[in-house]
Amino acid sequence: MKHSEHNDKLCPLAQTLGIVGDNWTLLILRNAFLGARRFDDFQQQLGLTRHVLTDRLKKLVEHDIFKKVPYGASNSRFEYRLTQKGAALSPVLMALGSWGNQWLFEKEQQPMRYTHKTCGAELQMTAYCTCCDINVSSSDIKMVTGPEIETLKKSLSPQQLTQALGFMPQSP
Amino acid sequence: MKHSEHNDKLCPLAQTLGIVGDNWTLLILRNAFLGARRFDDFQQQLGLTRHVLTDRLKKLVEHDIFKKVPYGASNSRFEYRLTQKGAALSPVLMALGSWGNQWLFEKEQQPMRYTHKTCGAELQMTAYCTCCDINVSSSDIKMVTGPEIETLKKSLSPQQLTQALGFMPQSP
DNA sequence: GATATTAAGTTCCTTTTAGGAACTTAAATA
DNA sequence: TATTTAAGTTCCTAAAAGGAACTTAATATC
Repeated sequence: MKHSEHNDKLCPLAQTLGIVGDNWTLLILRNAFLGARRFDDFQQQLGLTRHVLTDRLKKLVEHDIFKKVPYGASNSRFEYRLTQKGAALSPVLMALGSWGNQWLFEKEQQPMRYTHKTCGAELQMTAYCTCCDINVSSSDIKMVTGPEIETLKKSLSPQQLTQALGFMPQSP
Repeated sequence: MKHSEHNDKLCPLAQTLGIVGDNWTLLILRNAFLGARRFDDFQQQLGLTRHVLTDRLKKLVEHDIFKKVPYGASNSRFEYRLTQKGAALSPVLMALGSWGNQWLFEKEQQPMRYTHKTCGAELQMTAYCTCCDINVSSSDIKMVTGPEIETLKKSLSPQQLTQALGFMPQSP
């Protein structure tokens, strides 16, 4: 059974992974954030095969993460540009990059860091509560399930629920 | 050419993706955060084939994201528990989940949200500067390259640099 | 104390996806 | 007009994933 056939339509994380949860796709997005726009740019920078790139770009356009914009006086050459929805993925890439910086390299040997333009200090990703205007540590985060999952919880046993969702909505 | 053969040893994001940048791996981590510990738990919850699960767990243990802890009076049954390094991936999963919540569902139809325990409001991922004690918007973030990439910049043309790295370290 | 069941993998086979290189077609450049 | 470039497509091979049955030791049950 492929996971996409699973009933995890109710997990935003799984849904997101269904769109961008792929090595090449995330590297394509990285390069897009760094300025790449054209098919051959992505292909040469990343060294992936052309038909895989075709496939991934198509998928990203279908999901409105890239928009395909013609350039020049042509109708057959295009730039792939991040949409607002695509640009909103930057916290994902930053979280991945920051983790790599912190856990895969020695301090002082980090090859590339995200820093605060003003002071030069390294940034870290954190959860922020707009309501309270504070950053929230993981012990103060609660996962709240919506009405659909609540309904399932009432009608299914814990095991059936897990089977249906592909995950356990709450820690045991 | 497989991307892992690329010389992107100098990109923390690419390095991280080499470890966890895989659909199943990230779903395994999701379920680990929600309490799954044992081989068959992961297998039944996710529905992935057993040898793929074996492979992914092995890789995660090798990279010190899970530790394999025997349980019972046995030396052949194990729990896979997140290490500190593994637990530090939670911003990655939250960033993915938050993006999905915001961009793949209508408000009020989000199946599951990350909320602030105290006030119940939904959280968002943001970059935080420990030095200035403020959250930093993307326009105030600067990517700074370390000494190794700076050396490459001096000895290679932009195109050679891109070939060597697999990406352009700065926007054009 | 024998029997059945569970847990954690392995093995084998088939299907799908990815890698590699050459080919196509139209557009921009020389 | 001839050449190169851009954006794919096509074809073939290699690697990875899906599916199901099999193994081996450890618990649990009778």
